[in-house]
Amino acid sequence: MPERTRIPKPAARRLSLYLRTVQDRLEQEGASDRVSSRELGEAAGVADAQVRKDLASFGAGGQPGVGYRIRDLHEGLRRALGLQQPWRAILVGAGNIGRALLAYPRFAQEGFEIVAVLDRDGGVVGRKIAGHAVQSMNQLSEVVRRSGAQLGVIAVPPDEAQAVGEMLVSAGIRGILNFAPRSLRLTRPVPVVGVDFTEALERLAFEVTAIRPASGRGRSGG
Amino acid sequence: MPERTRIPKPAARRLSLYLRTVQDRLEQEGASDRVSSRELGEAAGVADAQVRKDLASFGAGGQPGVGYRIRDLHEGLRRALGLQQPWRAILVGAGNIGRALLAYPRFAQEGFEIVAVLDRDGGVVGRKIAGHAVQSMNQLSEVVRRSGAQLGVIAVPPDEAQAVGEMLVSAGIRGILNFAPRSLRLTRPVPVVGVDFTEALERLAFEVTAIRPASGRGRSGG
DNA sequence: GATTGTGAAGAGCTTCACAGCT
DNA sequence: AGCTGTGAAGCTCTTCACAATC
Repeated sequence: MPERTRIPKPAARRLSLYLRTVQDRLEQEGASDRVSSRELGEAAGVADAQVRKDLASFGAGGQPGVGYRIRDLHEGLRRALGLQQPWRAILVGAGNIGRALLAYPRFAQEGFEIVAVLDRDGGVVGRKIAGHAVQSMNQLSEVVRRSGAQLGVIAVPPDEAQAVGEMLVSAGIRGILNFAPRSLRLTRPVPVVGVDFTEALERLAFEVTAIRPASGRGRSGG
Repeated sequence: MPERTRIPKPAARRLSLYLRTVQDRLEQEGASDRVSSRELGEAAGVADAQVRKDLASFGAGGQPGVGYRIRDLHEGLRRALGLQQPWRAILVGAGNIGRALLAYPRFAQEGFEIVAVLDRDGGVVGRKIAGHAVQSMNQLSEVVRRSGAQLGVIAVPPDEAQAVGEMLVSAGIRGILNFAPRSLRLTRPVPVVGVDFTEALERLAFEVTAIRPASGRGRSGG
């Protein structure tokens, strides 16, 4: 694999989609060990040429007339996405969203481990949730240091998100998954990926309201 | 307000961010009733010229030397995003994610109402969750018809997402919010917005792994 | 015959920069 | 002086189309 040139951000987002298809195929017993750019594109709602460009962007190569080898693609995609290493994350916020995340089985499957749970609320601290004893916020930097967590997950109310973000950054966290509907302004900038339910619903309302361009092609992004 | 020209999709996503700022300002008592494109841009992590283009795209206008009127912006943004009407949604899947969504207060605040909860699991059907009696899947189209719901929320395991998506579409649903990590392939294409925790984590892993371009400017998208 | 890899063309979005308004 | 509105330039990503490969 001739090594990455440069992966455009929109391409990187699509790699996740390809990885889903590749993983499914890897688990299917009787399936072919090859997959074509057209197949990958159909599953992801993307043109085949786009798929080939995306795969080429991190050095994956296929065989003309045959397709891409599933096993190679799987490894290549995981490397390109930074999943070749396991990731440790601490979760801040043991409310509804936090609990749903703790119960979400796919995180572990993809190599993400939630190593600690913290909350500001004294009523929750000390209680066990999904096997994790909830810890107090003033232990944050110690927990990060001891666990070696690289990522932080913010699942607190909007008002507290900014403060938690700062605490995570000063504790040495290198990336943040933010479930609060707030943009974080961090002194030392680290990657922040937001998951905002409200924004998603607004996007949906926008698209449903917008005059559909009657394109015919059944795009239905996931 | 001279009416919308055309709102680019990336712009539409940013409108949600501006709306957050505008709502915050609307609730603050002592705050000015104007806001500048620079302020909006800083809160959203976007250049000021970009903000002005975005706002112009749906016909919002400001006063040179002064800024935009908060109240007007608020109304304009909500209209542009399709939030001037209330939306009714049915939720399919009463698992962890479904329950977290039911408890999420912001939906109602933004004008989204979950009018019904359905689940395939007989063990849950009939139970009450957050005031909603969980209904059986074979009542789906009747529930949609009777409630007049326009949106569907998929919060079921990945394997079932495709089938649920089809059921929603044939029941006449006009848009889908999909929490399952699957792209839906629908016979009659309706807008689908995906909220995929795994994809978000992968994006984060990608960005943390990628050689940071040392840009200096503290972008930290939310 | 099927499928990849890719230069070139095309489309769309972002940034610049400045005239014009308050 | 401060801020908007916007044409023009610049940039990035996407689509096209086809030679090369299996």
